[in-house]
Amino acid sequence: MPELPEVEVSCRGIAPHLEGKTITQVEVRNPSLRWPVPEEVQLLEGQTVLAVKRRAKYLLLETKAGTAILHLGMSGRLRVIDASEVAEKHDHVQIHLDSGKMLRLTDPRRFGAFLWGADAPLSHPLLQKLGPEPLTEDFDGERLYQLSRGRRSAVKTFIMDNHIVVGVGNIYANEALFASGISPKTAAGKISKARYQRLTEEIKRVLAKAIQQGGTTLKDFTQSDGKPGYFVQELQVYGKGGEPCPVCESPLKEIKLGQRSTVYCAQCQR
DNA sequence: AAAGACACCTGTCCGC
DNA sequence: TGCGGACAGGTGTCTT
Repeated sequence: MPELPEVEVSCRGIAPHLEGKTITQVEVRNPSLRWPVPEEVQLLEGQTVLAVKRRAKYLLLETKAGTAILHLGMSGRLRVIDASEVAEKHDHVQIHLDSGKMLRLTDPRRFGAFLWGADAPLSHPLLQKLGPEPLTEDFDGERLYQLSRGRRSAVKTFIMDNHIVVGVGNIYANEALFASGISPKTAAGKISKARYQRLTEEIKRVLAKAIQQGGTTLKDFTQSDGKPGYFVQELQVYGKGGEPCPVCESPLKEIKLGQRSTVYCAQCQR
């Protein structure tokens, strides 16, 4: 489900329901997520949520006692719902609030995480080595150009590397490369600075547009109010292997790069 | 250091 | 209708 836009949409959706509210109960129905949910998350009980933030694809629920660090993995979803709603099989964690609502984490595949950061959450081992946020000035064409010198891996794999830039997942990597006219197979180290500047612009444009559209709903992603994301209507290539290129109408190719499905136009992307 | 494979887990879809 | 296999939005970890 979630790439950066979907996480950002979730963050914006849940924040108004959480900030300033006090947590009355932390209900861990199944602690077997990607890592076991630590006991410390019980420290949330009685705490007031000071802020809800996002770093890369992690969501941070900040309180005076510490910060809950959430990741949605491949199939995670967050909803703010009435506390009386009956939990089902994949509803693993529920954070009850003094407003009578609760935050529910649903995650069928359990690749998601619910962790704890006692002090500065950004110093958590999982967050420490992350690259810059794509929608800030810290991410620019110069950075991609410099870090890519000497790299032989495919440019698509390169921009999906969290050490280089965070938040570019499989959907938006495919889309940004198509928009930039760059073949996903090209060695990262062989791309010019000018083309990296273009790629940077397209990554920012695609991500910002997707956030504006409420994310991309492929199967089960919904915004925190249950509505789907509408960026799916904007997809140019992702999931469209074999279909005509929206620009030149030659059939889109679908290959594997780094075990991820990769769609591109051999005519438009060089 | 960098590149690539693999692991985690469940649900869904497709072909036979 | 049932069954096996491939595949899915991520990413830490291990092996070359």
